[in-house]
Amino acid sequence: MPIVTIKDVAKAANVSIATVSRVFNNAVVVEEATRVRVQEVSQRLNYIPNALGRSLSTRRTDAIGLLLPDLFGEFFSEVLRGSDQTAQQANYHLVVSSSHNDRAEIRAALRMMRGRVDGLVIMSPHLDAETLNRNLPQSLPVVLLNCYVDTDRFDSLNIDNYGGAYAMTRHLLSHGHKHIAILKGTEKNMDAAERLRGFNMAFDDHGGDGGVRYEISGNFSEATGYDAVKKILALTPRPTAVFASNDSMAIGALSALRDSGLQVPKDIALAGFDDVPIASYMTPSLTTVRVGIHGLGVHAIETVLHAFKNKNEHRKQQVLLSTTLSLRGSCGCDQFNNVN
Amino acid sequence: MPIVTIKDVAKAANVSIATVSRVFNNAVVVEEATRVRVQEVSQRLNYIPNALGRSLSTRRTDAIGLLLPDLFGEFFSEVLRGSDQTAQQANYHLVVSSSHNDRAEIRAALRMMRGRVDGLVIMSPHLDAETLNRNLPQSLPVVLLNCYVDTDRFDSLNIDNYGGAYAMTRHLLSHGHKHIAILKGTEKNMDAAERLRGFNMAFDDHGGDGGVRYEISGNFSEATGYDAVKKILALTPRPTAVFASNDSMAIGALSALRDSGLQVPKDIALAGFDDVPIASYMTPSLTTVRVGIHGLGVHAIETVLHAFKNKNEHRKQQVLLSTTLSLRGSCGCDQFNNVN
DNA sequence: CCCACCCATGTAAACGTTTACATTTTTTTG
DNA sequence: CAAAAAAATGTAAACGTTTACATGGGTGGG
Repeated sequence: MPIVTIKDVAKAANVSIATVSRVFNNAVVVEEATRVRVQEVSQRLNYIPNALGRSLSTRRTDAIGLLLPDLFGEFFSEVLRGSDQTAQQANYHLVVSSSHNDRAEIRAALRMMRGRVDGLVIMSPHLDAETLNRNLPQSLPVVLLNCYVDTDRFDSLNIDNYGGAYAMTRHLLSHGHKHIAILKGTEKNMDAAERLRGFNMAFDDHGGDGGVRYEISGNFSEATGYDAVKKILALTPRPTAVFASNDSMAIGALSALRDSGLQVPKDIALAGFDDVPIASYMTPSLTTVRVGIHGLGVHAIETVLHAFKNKNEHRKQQVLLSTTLSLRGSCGCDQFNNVN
Repeated sequence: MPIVTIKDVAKAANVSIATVSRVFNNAVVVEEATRVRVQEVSQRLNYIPNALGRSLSTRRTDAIGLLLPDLFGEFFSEVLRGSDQTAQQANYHLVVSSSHNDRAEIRAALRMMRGRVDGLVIMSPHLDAETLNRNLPQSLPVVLLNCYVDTDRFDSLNIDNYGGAYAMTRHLLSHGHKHIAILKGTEKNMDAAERLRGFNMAFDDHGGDGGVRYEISGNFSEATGYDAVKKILALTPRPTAVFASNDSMAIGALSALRDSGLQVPKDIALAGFDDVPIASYMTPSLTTVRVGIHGLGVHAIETVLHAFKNKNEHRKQQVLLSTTLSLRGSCGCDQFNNVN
């Protein structure tokens, strides 16, 4: 016996499919005797309503799509965790799709979601309003995460990359560091660009003072963080502080510095960005820009859910999430010293 | 204009819906002129075929479900990454659901998947064959990941937890450690139990030699790893090696040991389990039992895909994935010394 | 005892596709 | 050039639900 449908149950229970449906959606009152009979039969036949049929009819899928650029490392896993948790609480589930690096892939992913989800959270560094508009029904609630798409047609949630990088750079300068290297993120990635901009602006505002700034390229991975150290140590004047554009690179750099026999923060200070969960467990603990990653996922899903509930009155918002500094050992701050 | 359907396109292009469908599924040959006309109209109306309608008709969803117990930490994120990558390559996408800690939650998750996915990968430490059979159509390809369900009705993929723990314990003993503490994983978790069993068996086989073994409880999180160190340092005789049942706990322990002013591996050796990507970037680099985590996800999805392709001849297999030792700094091994 | 009403249930259309089969149009062939 | 074969397209059923509306049987009031 292949698949048990509502018809099989109806036949076996001697009722119409409408009644079976009513039992399962306890909407209208069904006579107690009938309800019990239908439930018994369903149990016996092991009937489980088919989600597709239901969705097609109700025009609800109970699913939210999540588009991520990547899944590598703790950052995305935390976003996903926050999202899944929040979605699950509201009885929705997640359709995940990752690694969308060019326009065609994004387009394909967007289309794949069509009809499958009631709402969409999109995190994609390369994305333009045009692609969005072309490939999404305008009725679909969408939340853009760190997307830098210039439009108010969608809800959006952005980390204050610029502000965070600015603050951290200022902090490093306040430690008396003059020569600082920034370890840049993936080329053309907007997060990376904004963090770099914050770094440069802080440096400018501080007014040289004879200090030299360096830009070392990287791609957000531990490996490039590790490799960057070689280049950094060859520089003259040698930077006394390194600001990695994310924690993964900072962790890679930390490892390379140890391998080079240097002590952090004594010989060279180090800071990261994101504040992933393990940052505080590093040796030394990692100073970093705190982004509520988990909260980012939670917030994104909550926004989508809000749009569901308040269909009409939902007003689209562009939110900028501020960051704070998690000052720990790797920049020379005492772990419990939380000065800004 | 809300949603554009195949009917709208058909009307606008002066053809039947069947022809439109044929254009989109380039199955049967459609006359060139017609094809072009339909495509133009679709483009203009911005028509995108609805996945639900299609799925209902074809009985394919192009989706694979992934049930995870949790999403915290790099382990699951790596499984997910491997899965997503493999699924995407085959033009499938993933429906993810996590944190299923009791039978009711698992049941709900399984039912939610019903009709939504063509296959299922389940990773769940608490799971019984009965629950599976009751809540899944027998026709659905299912792969069990680390599930310890005693049945050959499903494909299964298990990490050799026992063997890995045995080997690592032997290794620590071979370093001359007599008193060793194992940091246990979540209670009732089968992975945790198997790792503990391997540890104990290795100890037994080695034959006392006056050594004392300790079992410290934990739950696979960095925090419990950190907290465990207090207890460990209070023991007499004090263990000279700690074997954490996973890398997260090892990382937490490493951090706590540093905070206690102890040097790893000089004062106390440390080993983990899983070999998550950051393990090699820790200070000192973490000795651990290597599990091809990413490969686990890949393999699981490949198995599901194989079942799709070879509907009839697909033979269910129970695979035990062997582990290897990644010997690094934290146990006192030179980083480049890869002896078993 | 009839009618109005209510309640439980059934009927059938709708959701958006695909596809077997039927029909029409075009091409080939003797 | 007619008939047969092939190609292009259309018709309608099917996929598994939900739900507006219709129907029928019972109850209570007059």
